[in-house]
Formats: sequence, structure tokens, C-alpha cells
Amino acid sequence: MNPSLKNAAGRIGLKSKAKRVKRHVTIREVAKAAGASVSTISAALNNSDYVSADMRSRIDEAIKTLRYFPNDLARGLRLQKTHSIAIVVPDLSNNFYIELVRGAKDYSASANFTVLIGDSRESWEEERNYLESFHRRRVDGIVRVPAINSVGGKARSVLGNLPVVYADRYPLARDPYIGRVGVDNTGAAESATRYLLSLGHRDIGIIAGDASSGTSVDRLQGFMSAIRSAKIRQDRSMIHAGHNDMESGHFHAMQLLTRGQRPTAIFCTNNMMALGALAAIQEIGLACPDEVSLLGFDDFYWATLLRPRLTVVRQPAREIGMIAARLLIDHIEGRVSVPTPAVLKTQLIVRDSCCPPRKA
Amino acid sequence: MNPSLKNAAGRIGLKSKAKRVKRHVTIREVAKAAGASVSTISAALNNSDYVSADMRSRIDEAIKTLRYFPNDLARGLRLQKTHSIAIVVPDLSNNFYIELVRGAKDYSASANFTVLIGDSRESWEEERNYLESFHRRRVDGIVRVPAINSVGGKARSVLGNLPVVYADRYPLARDPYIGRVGVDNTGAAESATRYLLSLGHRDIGIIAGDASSGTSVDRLQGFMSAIRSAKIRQDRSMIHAGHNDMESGHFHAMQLLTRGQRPTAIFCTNNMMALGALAAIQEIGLACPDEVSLLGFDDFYWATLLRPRLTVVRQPAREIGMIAARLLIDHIEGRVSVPTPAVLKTQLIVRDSCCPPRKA
DNA sequence: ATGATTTCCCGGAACGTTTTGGTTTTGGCT
DNA sequence: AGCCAAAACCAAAACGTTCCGGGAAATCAT
Repeated sequence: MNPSLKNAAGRIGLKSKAKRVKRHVTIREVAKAAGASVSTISAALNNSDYVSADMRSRIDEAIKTLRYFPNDLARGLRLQKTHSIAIVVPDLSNNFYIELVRGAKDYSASANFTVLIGDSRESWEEERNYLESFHRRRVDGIVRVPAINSVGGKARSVLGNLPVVYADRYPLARDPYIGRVGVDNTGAAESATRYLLSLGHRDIGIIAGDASSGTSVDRLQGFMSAIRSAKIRQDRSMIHAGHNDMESGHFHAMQLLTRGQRPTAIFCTNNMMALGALAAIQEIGLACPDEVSLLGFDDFYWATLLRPRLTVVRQPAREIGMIAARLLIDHIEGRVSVPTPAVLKTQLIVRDSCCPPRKA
Repeated sequence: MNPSLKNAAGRIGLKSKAKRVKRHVTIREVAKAAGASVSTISAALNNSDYVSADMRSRIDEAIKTLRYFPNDLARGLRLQKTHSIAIVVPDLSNNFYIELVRGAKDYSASANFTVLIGDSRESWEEERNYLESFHRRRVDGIVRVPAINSVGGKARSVLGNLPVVYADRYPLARDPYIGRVGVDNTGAAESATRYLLSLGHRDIGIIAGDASSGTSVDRLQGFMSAIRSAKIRQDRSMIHAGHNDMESGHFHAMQLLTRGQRPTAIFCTNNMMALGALAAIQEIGLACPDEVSLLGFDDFYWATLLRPRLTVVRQPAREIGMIAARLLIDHIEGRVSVPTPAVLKTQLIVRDSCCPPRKA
């Protein structure tokens, strides 16, 4: 059709003898090829009105044959927004966060936003790097579930005034955020504990998360509240603060199980620690649930493959991600959305890892 | 110190009555605040020589008080490279890929590269979106482990001429890539199969991956080769092609186990399918390994929590990721590196899920 | 002193888009 | 034919960096 097409396609940066750098195709080359001006191409791309059918098809053809892909750097620079958000989670090997990320990504996609993923591995150092990197990339906002050892305020210094919504965990230190979504941690932990109590357990150990996380604090509080309302005097040494990973779950379960008076049940405040605890139980050679019951937080797709199949309180991970993304994007686009914080329902999934204690 | 500092900090975009947009602070404002020119700030940032200690400290101070963060969009645009690569994997809920991603990310970080993560969920559609998005973001290269249903050539059309290195899986269709890293799939599958043979198994079912993946083909070939050299006539109906996910592992294991002549052992060619097969075995109520042995590919951190503990051939996931990143980055920076493809060692981890068949 | 370096700093031109504020073309009406 | 609005297109100015070419000041060699 258009004879200038092949010509334009051949244009390569012919600078010096340096590494032949094979530049990307630009909108300008498309313009040349289609016999139009740059602004018209742009108009066609952002399908504005006022570009004739004829012109539009010439442009489409040029784009196709030149294999043109818009440069989002230039676009973002000019537009002063990137139509993208970032989500940084503390542990990608924890399936809960995968689901959360996928939820966020799916909602974002439906809103024509792109999402960048960060995996801080429970390290503030790593998280900091991700946050700064995303900030420099000028994402339009961040959904953040902070690493366990990241005390609240530190993040702001690296975030500029990017809008942040917290998911799952939230910091205790007051940090300006535009939203927060998660579950009713206190209530969930309380009713889970009630379940253990109803089975007859009186000596219950808990492995909770770090006290700098509001979420962990809430869950512990829910636990305590259930215990109190059952008029039990809780042995404080059976309250452990872990780090939300398998190692610390293992470690603290070991502590709990190798003492004189061992608990008849252990409540782990997230799934990684539950796994660690299960490993410890198996290692010691205790029968679960017969000798010690195990109750976890967060469900995961292979929980039923374990023996015993794990009893857990399930959080709607995917929904948390979706809603977090929605809150964030609504804010970015200047829409007002539901008042924060958003709290979702949990569900106790009873399987085989809890039973009445041996002898009361 | 410098009185103009606070002044510059207050400069906000004061356009119309539109949403107060709170612009980011730019290098220009830093320049004004430090009483220097833009180019000098830039020089200081990229710590070139020729900027006096005095000037440098004024600049540092301005940067600090203004909370300046460079705009990587502008930077990338000007530099024509972003110092970032992308890695797109087919399933983040598969721990193998998490490790792979982490390896890639760790190496990249050490080389001052940033990495963007894509999770295609075994869907070419999704993968396409990620690839295109990364291309438009002008990452400098991509390490790709293609989705199972993505036939080779299609990707190029969306990648421009970005350098690609394949990890783990590779396409059969000839597609120009600059590197490939993985394990000796044929050899690994062959020796794993030999292990089953050595236990006395003669009726072995295999659930392999899709035939469009070179990796799957190789593994199946290794299996066949071991079978042949044991002079066994393999029942072709015991060769299944799955989709590398739990569902298809479950489905094909069901097929295999509910037929008249059931295999005494099943070899799954990746870990997700092994999990699915395990679920099927448990569902049917067969004893594993006593009634049917199960052999998986890829190790994962909770494999020992399963009952029976899974016997698998372990791939060095993390190293695969690291080397892939290294290959890619070496190429990007114009360094020549080790000849491709790079093949790493596997290791058969014998645990409890395989034993001699009941009666020969 | 004089010239030659070296050190320190700056102006301005890209990089690839979008958008503003035009100008030209088209075609429908008198 | 003449006019005018609408339709179709365009040139140029940003967006926030880096870097090239220079220039002034300081330092050094003669």
C-alpha cells in the first residue's frame, strides 16, 4: 500500500561504531509511514474523534507493519500518571498473599490499571527498596501489607505523598493512609478461640505475630477476650510472639510443646506459623490432634492434603486484594468510595486438626 | 541554611479548580533550592566527578528537605534504558517459581537492576498482557517461562526485539532468544524413572506436561528411554499429558487409578500435578506408597509436611533464576557470558512416597 | 607573567508522548 | 457564489531527566 512503510521500518539508529542499539519504533516513524502528523497518530491511538476512517486505517496498518508499541515512559511523563499501582506483600511463598495479589491484579485489570508486585520477604530493608523503586517509577498508588519488622512511620519518608491503602496488616503508628481493608481480626480470633474452648480445651497456647502490627495485636486481643469470658486464667508464658514465618512457628511450637505443662491446643495466628507448628508436632512425634490440637489462620489450597487436614479460620484473601485495589483506584481517579476501613467476613473451616483434649 | 529551601518546598501546582494534584518534586526545584543548575544536580546524583564538596553537601541537604526522588520515567526516557528486567512465570502459587523469581530478583539487585514480576497463571492471554505491558514499560529484557498453552512464536509479535532468556520451560517453535537455562530434563526424568524401576515397578503411569513445551517433551523422553532400556513394553494409555496444574494432576491420576489394570507407580512431571495426584489417591482411599507409589518433580518447602513425605526430583530453582538473570543482564550490558543453554544438576530426594510394589 | 591544565559549573538539546490552540478542508445552507 | 460551522489535521510546547559543548575560575608548569 503505502510505499514509505518499508522505508521507515528500516530506520535504525546509525550512530558511531558503538553497540548497534536497535532503537524502538516511535510514534514519529508511524506518522511518517502513515503520511500523517504525530499529533494525529496520538489522537488515533487514544481514539479521540476527528480522525477520518481512511486515515485511521492507514495508521492502523502502519502500526501493524512497524510493530509499534507506545512508550509508557514518555506517556507517563507527559500525562503525569502511569495508570498503574503497586502491591507489596511480605511473603509470596505464603499462598494467602498470592491470592491477595491476584485479587488486586484482577480488579486493577478491569479498571485498566496495571499492577507491579513487590515481595519484601518480611524484611523492612527489602520493602523499603520496593517502595522507593515504585515511587520512582511513579506508580499512582500503593497497596501495602507491611513487613513484620517495619514499624509504621518509616515508610512515608520513601513514599512521597503516594496514596496508600493497607491490606491485611496495618501499622499501629499513625501513618496517613487513604484506606484499610481486612477482616475483623478480633472477632475472628475470638470465635476461633471459642471453638477450641467448646471442645474442652483449657490450656491453649497461642503463637501470634509481632506486636507492632495492629492485626497481630487485634488477634491476640480476640483470643484473650474469649479466654477471659470463659473465666480461665491464661498462662502468660503460653503467649508467644512469632514472626509470621515457618521458622518462628516451628520454634515457638517447640517451646510450647517441650515444657512441663504442655498446652492441649495451639492457635497460630497465620498459616506459615501453623505450618511450622505442624512440623514441630510431627518432629516431636506427638499425635495431632489427639495429643495436641492445631488451629491455623488463613486457608490455602493444599491444606486438605496435610494429615491431619488443617482446621483454620479462612480469610477472603482474593476479596481483600480486590477491595484494596478498588479503594485505591477510586481514590486515584477522584471518585469517593466506601468509607474506610473495610472489614470482611471470616469463616471457621473445621477439618481434622482439632479435637477434644485427651483428659480434662 | 539556605533560605530558599522552604520556599521551593511549598511550590504546588496551582492550576484551575481541578483536583489539587500535588505534583512530585523535580530536579529543577532541587536546583533552585541548592542554588545550582539542573545539570549540576544531575551530575551530583549520578555522582560524576567535578562537583565540589561544598556544592555536594548543599545539594544533599536540598534533596533531603525537599524529599526529592528521581523520576525514573524521565530517566528511562532520556537514557533509553530502564535498568530493569521483567520475569514472567506461569504460576506464582507454585513455590518452584517463587524460588525462581527470588533468585532472579536477588541476582538482579546485586547488578543494580530492578525486576518486574508477571504471573500468567498458565494462560497465554494473561502472559501476552504482561509481556506487552513490560515491553511498553521498556524493560531492558525479559526472562520468560512461558505458559503451558503458549505456543512459541506468538510471543515475538508483542516483544519487539527485547532480549529474552527462557528459564525452566522453553518453546519448541523456533523463537530467537539469547539464552536458556534449566536442568537436564531428559536425564533427570530418566534416572528418576530408573529409581522406580529399581524398586520393582513395571506398570508405571506418567503424567507429563503439554507437548508444546520442550521441557515436557524432554521429560517424557527421559521416562521412555528408561523404560525402553529396561525392556518393558510401555502401555501407551498410561502416558497422560496434563496441564501442569493441580486440577489436571488430579484428573489424570483419577483416570490412571480407576482403570482395570492400575499402575503401581505414578510419575508426575511437575509438583502441582503431583499434588493433584496425591489428592486423587487420598480421595480414592488408596494407600500411598503401599498401593501406589508417587514420584514428583520439583521440591517445595512443605513437601515434608505431607503424609507420605513426597519423593521428588529437585531442581535448583533459585539458581535457575539467578543464572537466567545473569545471562540476560550480561547480554544487556554487552558482556559476553557463558554459552547457552545453561543446564544445572537435579537431585533425587528420596522420601516416603515410593516403595516396592505390592506383588510383582 | 603566560599559557596549559584541571576543576567546577551551566545552557540547552534531546528522549517519545499528549495536548493546546491553531489552520485548512469539507460540505451544507442561503 | 458566498458563508460558516464542523471535521480533519497539524506544529509546537510541555513532562523530568542526562549529557554534550562550553566557559570561568583555579591551579600548575614554564
